[in-house]
Amino acid sequence: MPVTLKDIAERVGYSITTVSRALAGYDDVAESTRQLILKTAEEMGYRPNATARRLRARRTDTIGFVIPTHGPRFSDPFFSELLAGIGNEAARWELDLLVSTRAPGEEELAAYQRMVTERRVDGLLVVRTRRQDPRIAYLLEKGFPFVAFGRSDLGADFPYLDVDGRQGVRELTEHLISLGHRRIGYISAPLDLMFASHRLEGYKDALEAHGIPLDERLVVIGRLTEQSGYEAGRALLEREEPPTAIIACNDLMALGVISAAQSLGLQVGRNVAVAGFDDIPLAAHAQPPLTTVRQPIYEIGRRICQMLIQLLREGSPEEPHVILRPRLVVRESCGSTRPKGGETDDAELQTYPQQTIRSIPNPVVDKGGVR
Amino acid sequence: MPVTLKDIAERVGYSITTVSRALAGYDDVAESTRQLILKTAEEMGYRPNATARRLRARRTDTIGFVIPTHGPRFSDPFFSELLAGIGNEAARWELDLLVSTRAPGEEELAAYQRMVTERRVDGLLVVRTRRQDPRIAYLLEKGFPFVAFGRSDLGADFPYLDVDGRQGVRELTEHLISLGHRRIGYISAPLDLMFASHRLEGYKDALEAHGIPLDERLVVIGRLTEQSGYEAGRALLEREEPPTAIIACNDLMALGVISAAQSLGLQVGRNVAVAGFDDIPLAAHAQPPLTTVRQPIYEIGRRICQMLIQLLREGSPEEPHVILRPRLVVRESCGSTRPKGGETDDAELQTYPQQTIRSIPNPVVDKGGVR
DNA sequence: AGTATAACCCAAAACGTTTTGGACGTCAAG
DNA sequence: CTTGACGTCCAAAACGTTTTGGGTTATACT
Repeated sequence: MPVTLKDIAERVGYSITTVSRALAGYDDVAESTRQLILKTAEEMGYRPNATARRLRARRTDTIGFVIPTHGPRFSDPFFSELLAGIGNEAARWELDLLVSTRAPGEEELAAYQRMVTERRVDGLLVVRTRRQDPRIAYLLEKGFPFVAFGRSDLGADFPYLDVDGRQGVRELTEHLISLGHRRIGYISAPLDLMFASHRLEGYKDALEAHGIPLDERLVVIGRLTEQSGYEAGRALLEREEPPTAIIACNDLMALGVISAAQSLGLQVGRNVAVAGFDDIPLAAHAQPPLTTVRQPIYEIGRRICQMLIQLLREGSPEEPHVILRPRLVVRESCGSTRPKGGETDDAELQTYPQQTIRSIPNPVVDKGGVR
Repeated sequence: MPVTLKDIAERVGYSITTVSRALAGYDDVAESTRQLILKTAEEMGYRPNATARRLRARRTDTIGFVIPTHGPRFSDPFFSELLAGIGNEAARWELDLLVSTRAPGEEELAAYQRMVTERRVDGLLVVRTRRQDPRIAYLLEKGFPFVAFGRSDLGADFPYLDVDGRQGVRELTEHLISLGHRRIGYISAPLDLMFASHRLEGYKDALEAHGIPLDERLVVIGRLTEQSGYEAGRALLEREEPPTAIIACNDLMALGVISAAQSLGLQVGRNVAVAGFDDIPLAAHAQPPLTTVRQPIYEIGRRICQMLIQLLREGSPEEPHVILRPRLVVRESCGSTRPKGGETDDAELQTYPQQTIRSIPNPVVDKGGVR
């Protein structure tokens, strides 16, 4: 039987109002009374009922996050890290985080609708935006607060943070070209994913800038999993004229490509170059270490969460449209001649100094009450 | 401005009570009235307010899950898959899932306390149990419903599901011994983790059964990350008398060991055997594919969630103590001579039919008679 | 003495729902 | 004509909190 304001009120002989106001730190309560109430509340182990508060405040102090999966499962380290970033930022502001995992489709949209219409959350985080993204269209139509990781082609305005994947892949591709590669395979993700088409553009940009004609047989579409990268990698490498380098549009697939190459007896970094995108922790420890394009995933999680909080608290994020520039990370998988075992391999300890991260005023100010 | 029962009541000219009861399907509402109300509610886009419902029902229809991390981040695919299992099962029952990520310690316990005392959730899932686990002690003391993944040494009874890690590692170790290995390195996790000490026992069991004396210099403790496995692997392999095989108590560290071995110019599967535990999706696609002990992570997530739901709905899970027997999965990393590229590599499609699920003798048998 | 001011306190309403315990009318049976 | 049963409906309470708009008392000032 949890303790309520009423219980305290009865015990101390004051009204519920007074107890509530004493606990909340209002100054229209005598100091002696407040002390008594504080002490009694402490003794009785009072903790306010979150649900009642929410009903009264017409706020849930909860944000929602639907993790996109392929099939029922997910084990993409990318989302793990994103989730950690979001979760820790939410915790800093004493917000709850409601999480679902759904494969794109009807059920996914239904999950959004449930959160919105039944007012389970105050705002939503939308990740992995898609062409004509129905989630975004829905939220815009409802006027429901959200922040997206990724842009859209809906032609509507909404707050987002994105990474310039086009630029990132362009740099990566140019790096490979500068190493002498001309036949560069590219493993994309389904093109209804915004980031997939952005990154593919970057690949095309680089080829064009260097006068290399696009060979469509070198471009295949994967499902973003390692398994899928493995299959796509084998398919590319078993062609009559195989590519000398392969770019996968995420690290997980790139790891699959490494695996595929090795299963064919190729030496990655010597016989074939492989590169990815994301810089998940596994990338640095792959054998050989994976050349990739780093996006600061954990920080991205924090920042989109921050933006959503600003949107919720102040009506709009300080900066509603943020594009981060990713950074090329050259490692051995594309045959670079960097010294091995260098200290920069220590990805876990790296921060992103080039990243400008604005701090937000101040998260939770404890007034000293029970609240 | 969301639609409430009151809005509908005003529109149709009936009371709030009648609207509520019509919507809820009670039979004390005239059929014609019900139709009108149903139609109007539909038109107006009525959806019940979850918070109000919860307050009234004194239930949150939400379960909580605190993901343990090391440091602020986490990217252990193990938890991703577990989360997916939990999340999908929760969704099936229309339950919300409240997620936090916390490193073990004070803040972690505070997260539990917050969920419990402020009644944010109806029940909790506790994973990666520890010696004298303070979370479990706390929940038991409060009498708060929870289900654990992993046993405890608190000497108290509570519902849990666990995998027999001792048996799993024992089989794994015996497999290596049968291949002729005598100097087998072992990378454990911190021993306050219950699963870590269980698995270590399995290792010792196997050595003892085969008359191999335990060499303590071959046992090191890692932090469960790939980075940590890499470091521990190097440390072991750079000894004067290096082990000929290394077992890591989870796959992520085993991947690090593979990386370490290769960085020293060793060929994994030929010069040194490496094995892990978990069978995360990456294990099958490592190069060489990783010998490991499979636990059906996704299913475990579903099941502990199921157990919690039973506990919440019926007072106790059907089977409050479940121990799953894991299965040895032999792949090339320990030098097996299995044909390569076999179809069984397709881990994503596999189910676990061979899983025998023993329940532990049940002291109290509910006869389910008349009361 | 009367009145303004400050200090302290509280009843009631509100958030949106579900449930309790009836009320009212009609109709059939006695 | 009375009684009981049935079919419909609803006022009010309850969940636990916060806020509004006061009220009461003592003190200080004219």
